[in-house]
Amino acid sequence: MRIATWNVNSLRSRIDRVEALLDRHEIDVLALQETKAREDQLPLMGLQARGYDVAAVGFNQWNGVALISRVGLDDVEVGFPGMPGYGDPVEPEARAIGATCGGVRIWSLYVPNGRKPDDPHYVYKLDWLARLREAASGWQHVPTALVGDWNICPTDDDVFDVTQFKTSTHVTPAERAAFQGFLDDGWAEVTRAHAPGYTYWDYYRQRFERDRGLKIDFVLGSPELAARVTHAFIDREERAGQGASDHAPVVVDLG
DNA sequence: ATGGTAGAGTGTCTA
Repeated sequence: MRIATWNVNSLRSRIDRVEALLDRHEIDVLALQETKAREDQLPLMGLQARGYDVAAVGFNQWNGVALISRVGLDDVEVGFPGMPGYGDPVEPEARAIGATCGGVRIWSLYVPNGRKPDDPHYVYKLDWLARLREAASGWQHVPTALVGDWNICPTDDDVFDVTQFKTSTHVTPAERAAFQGFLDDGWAEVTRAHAPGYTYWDYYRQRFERDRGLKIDFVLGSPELAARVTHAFIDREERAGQGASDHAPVVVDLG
């Protein structure tokens, strides 16, 4: 089974690219972030014609997550237990959607950005991660993947220039500790060993052309799922040229 | 410190 995660930065503006990606790599399950659309706004015809089911949630123009699967899409759950509303303009429930696809529990996650370390949104980010960790600690009895845009660079090598991030989110000790907490609980990041390199490049300043990016899109597997991973790759070609998302898709093969 | 680009949708906000 082949699963993938992609921060698509608007599903409606890139539906043709999504369909081409599914076809090009024969993806069974695709997790999307930043869909920026409500479920009733999604263009589904091309996906359904290809045999895919879709589950999505999104409340406004900045947010939203989705799962697209051709191997089943059961027990769909939006958000996770213990995640209440915040003063965030973005509804937290639009940041996580889970389903069972082909016997694997998959969560499409869009971790809050944090904006600035002194912004209330940064506190919200850390709290959101703590609540996810607590909920996810009870999910490892079935093969489970926590996939998506984590908005954290776990190591200095995951940033093109850490000196430019002295006052920025994504690299703070608290964020890295939050990420490490999942690993301490037994989750394994399964893409890095097969697919080094960045997954996100800012639209500004020709960052992609100069390969000045961040590695922030990850797949964390439960022990049983991690043991099944045979390969992973980053589809950098998808990031090239006009009309690309600022993130590249990350693809993982399960045996 | 600021600004640069892109997508939501017409005002800025978010990333």
